[in-house]
Amino acid sequence: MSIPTREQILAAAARLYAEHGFRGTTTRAVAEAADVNEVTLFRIFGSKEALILEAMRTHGVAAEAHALPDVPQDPEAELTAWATQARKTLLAQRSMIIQAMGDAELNPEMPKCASQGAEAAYDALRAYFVRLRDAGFVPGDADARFAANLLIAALFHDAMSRPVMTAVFPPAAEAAAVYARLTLRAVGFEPRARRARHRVS
Amino acid sequence: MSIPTREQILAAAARLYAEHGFRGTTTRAVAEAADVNEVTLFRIFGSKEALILEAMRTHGVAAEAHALPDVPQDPEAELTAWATQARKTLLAQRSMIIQAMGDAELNPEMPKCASQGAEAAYDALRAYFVRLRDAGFVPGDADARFAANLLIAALFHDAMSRPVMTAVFPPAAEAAAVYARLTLRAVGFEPRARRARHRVS
DNA sequence: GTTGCATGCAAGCAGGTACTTGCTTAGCTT
DNA sequence: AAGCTAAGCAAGTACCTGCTTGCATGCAAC
Repeated sequence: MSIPTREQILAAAARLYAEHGFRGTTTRAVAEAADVNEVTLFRIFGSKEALILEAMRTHGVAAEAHALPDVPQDPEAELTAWATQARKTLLAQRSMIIQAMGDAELNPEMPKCASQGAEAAYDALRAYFVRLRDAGFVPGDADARFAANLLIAALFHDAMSRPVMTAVFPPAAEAAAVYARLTLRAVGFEPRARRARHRVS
Repeated sequence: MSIPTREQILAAAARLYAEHGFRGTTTRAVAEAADVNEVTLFRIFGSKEALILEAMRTHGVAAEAHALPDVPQDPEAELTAWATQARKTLLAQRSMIIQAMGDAELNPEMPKCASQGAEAAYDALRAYFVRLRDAGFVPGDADARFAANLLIAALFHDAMSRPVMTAVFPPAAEAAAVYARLTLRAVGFEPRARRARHRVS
């Protein structure tokens, strides 16, 4: 088959899946959206399930997370930048993530496809908090293990729930900064101590 | 109709909906699960949509949140107790919440039904953080507005995502305590200052 | 120019879905 | 005993779903 055809189909399938979930995504609709005959889907992918899974794998977790610096210098700014990017990525995948979680009982592979990027983000973030501690930005007795969890929780909750209950969230423009700041304070980071500590080193 | 019949149907519908979502919940299956003839569903509720919505309203948000004290005395203990209860409630409704969010494009009423308890929880929690500040437990310049958001985010993320990626969470038994402690520190609460402050007052 | 190959097209199959209709049955009220 | 009502039952309608089959078409390689 030609590659553009295959690509068209996968893109359409991913889009429709994010909108309607597995049961709501009909092969007829995918074919029409991809401007392709329905039979072609089955010739290329064999079954609806195989098609959707492939679409999730190839069009699921797209944007690479903004990298966190190896040597922390301005934790609040660095975390804010990272959180801004992560929030955007999560928001873009919101629909697919939700549908995949709902379809877990149908096929446990789906939520794994949709959340495969999250684990990597966790590792990167947790490593960064360890670096913060080693560099003396936060005290050694802090719950640095769970700081990464807390920040990601804030971003996840924001991305998933803001569309259905806007009132309880910080303004969208400030959200990432607020979460970064709160998370840092949760593990004992003091904005003023930072510069002082940094001058000494 | 008899009340037990109506109740059986609604309970079965709520259970099946949480498992399979709107499209995956067939009227046949509901009838069978409720041990009732399928025609009865339509005679009582008129349509599948009306039935499911009624089921979500009556069997959606069940457990009342543990109340937070009017006069804070031991913030960490009180918040931990509250968070423990809230986590349990969220976990019990996890499936229905996820399905309802996925079915939002089908009927925007559904996610509202499923999250109607959350707003109340927010208000209660936010009011408690205000009381904490007024009582001098946390400094006045803190982001107390968003502390409630942060704690609920942690609980929400825990309840929704732990089943699909266990590794990144605190042990289930400690989770509520960890979230409460981190959230308090995020707004400047110092565990040791607490007792001292309390002795003075 | 013939041979493959990818794709389109029309039709259909078997099963499932929400919902309806017409009729029967059982229990309660008066 | 008569009447009302909630519920069961069997059957059916109209439509949708994933998926298949048989055949025609265009294009590119050899």
